[in-house]
Amino acid sequence: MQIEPEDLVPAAAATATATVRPGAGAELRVMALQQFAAVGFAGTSLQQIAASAGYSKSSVLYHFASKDALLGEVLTPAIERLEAILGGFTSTSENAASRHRFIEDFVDFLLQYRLEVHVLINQAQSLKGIAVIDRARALIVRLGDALCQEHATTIDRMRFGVALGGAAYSLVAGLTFFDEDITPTDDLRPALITLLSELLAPVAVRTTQPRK
Amino acid sequence: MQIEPEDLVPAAAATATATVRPGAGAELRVMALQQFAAVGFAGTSLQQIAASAGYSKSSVLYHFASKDALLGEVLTPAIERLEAILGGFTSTSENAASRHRFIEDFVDFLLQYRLEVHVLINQAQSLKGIAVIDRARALIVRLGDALCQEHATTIDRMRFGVALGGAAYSLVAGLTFFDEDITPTDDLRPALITLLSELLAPVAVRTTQPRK
DNA sequence: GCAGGAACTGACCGATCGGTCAGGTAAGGT
DNA sequence: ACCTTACCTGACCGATCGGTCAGTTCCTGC
Repeated sequence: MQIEPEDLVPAAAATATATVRPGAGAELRVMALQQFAAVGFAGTSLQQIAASAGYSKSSVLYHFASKDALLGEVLTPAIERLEAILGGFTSTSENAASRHRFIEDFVDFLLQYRLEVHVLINQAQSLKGIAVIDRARALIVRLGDALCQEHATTIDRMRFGVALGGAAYSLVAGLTFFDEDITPTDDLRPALITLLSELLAPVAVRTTQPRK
Repeated sequence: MQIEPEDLVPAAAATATATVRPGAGAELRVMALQQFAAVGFAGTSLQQIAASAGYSKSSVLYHFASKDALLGEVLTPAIERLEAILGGFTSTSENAASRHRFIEDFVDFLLQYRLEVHVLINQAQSLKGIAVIDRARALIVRLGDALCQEHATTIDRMRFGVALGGAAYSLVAGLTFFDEDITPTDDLRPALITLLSELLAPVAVRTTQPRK
């Protein structure tokens, strides 16, 4: 890993050609993300990424130092967004309102970065050496701790895992099983909020209420 | 690694047999399944599978016609078990008892074939051409139809997706995030049954539980 | 002893992998 | 005009991929 040469809108701010050029780097990131989510990081070749964006393999390696670095740049925005959400949640006093607010933020995060989340959730274990992946793993552990706190029973931990894995699955992989072109985001958001509230609320209530 | 293949199959080879041979083939299936679940089908090479079992790559291709065929033999037992469970469920009249019975069977299935399920759930879309994968995809769609029936609102479908993806995730991928060596199966089973009942029961008995 | 089959392997094949390198092209500043 | 810089590419590299094939070893039935 190293510092990337530079590709983020250098000429865009320079002159008025910004409208014509969306930027090769950004375009490659999008195509790479789609392929990583569809067939996995190991199953995606630089050749395929380049071809799907209309470039050559050498161009990909010009914009990104390596395949690993490309993965890092693809996933980093999602990780930073989630870190911000988690930071905002842990810095406030925990109650039903703050937890509901967190779930709403988290659902919006899932909807915006669904492909990134899918890659992180399903391939984190197989990409353990890569820096951005380790960072994401640590973040997910922190997320679990923040929601479950110290006295984590098996079912509490599993509520978190099911909510996380289930949301990631149903937003990407699950849709491919049935004919899609359905399920607009407007429909998905309230459904997800309801489901995650059901799954995660008991974990919260447990910390405030003595017993049931 | 280690493993001397001969002490695993001493007597089995003695008697003539038309059935499936326990021995090298079974051992290779186990190692292949672990690798497929850990690093993905595309990320697993025949070389790695062979080495982890103490054989050569040629041996793998002697026992299995191809890498795809190996995947097929690895996943088929799980698919057939799930087909049997689903068949038993759809052939009975649907009520709360039969549905609870189905969830118990399904949880036991998940626990027994957790690696196979993980592979199917997370890699089905990227392996679409392979016969056993297409068979599993059709089965999962049938499973969703059986549980959701015709009046499938977005949240109902999502309950099924979250339950399926969440269970598969928390049984394999989720465990690797936290310190494992915990979560014995005895603990997992009732927790899973509780969670899946919560998620899937409302789909069945929409009229019973008007939440909040 | 010997024939024959099952189990297993090394050598090898064409294709593709991630990655390097030299060079080409167009735009801009001077 | 000249040089620099950003962008992009084809040719090439060693390694590894899935798969084929000829051959060796060992066991069993005759």
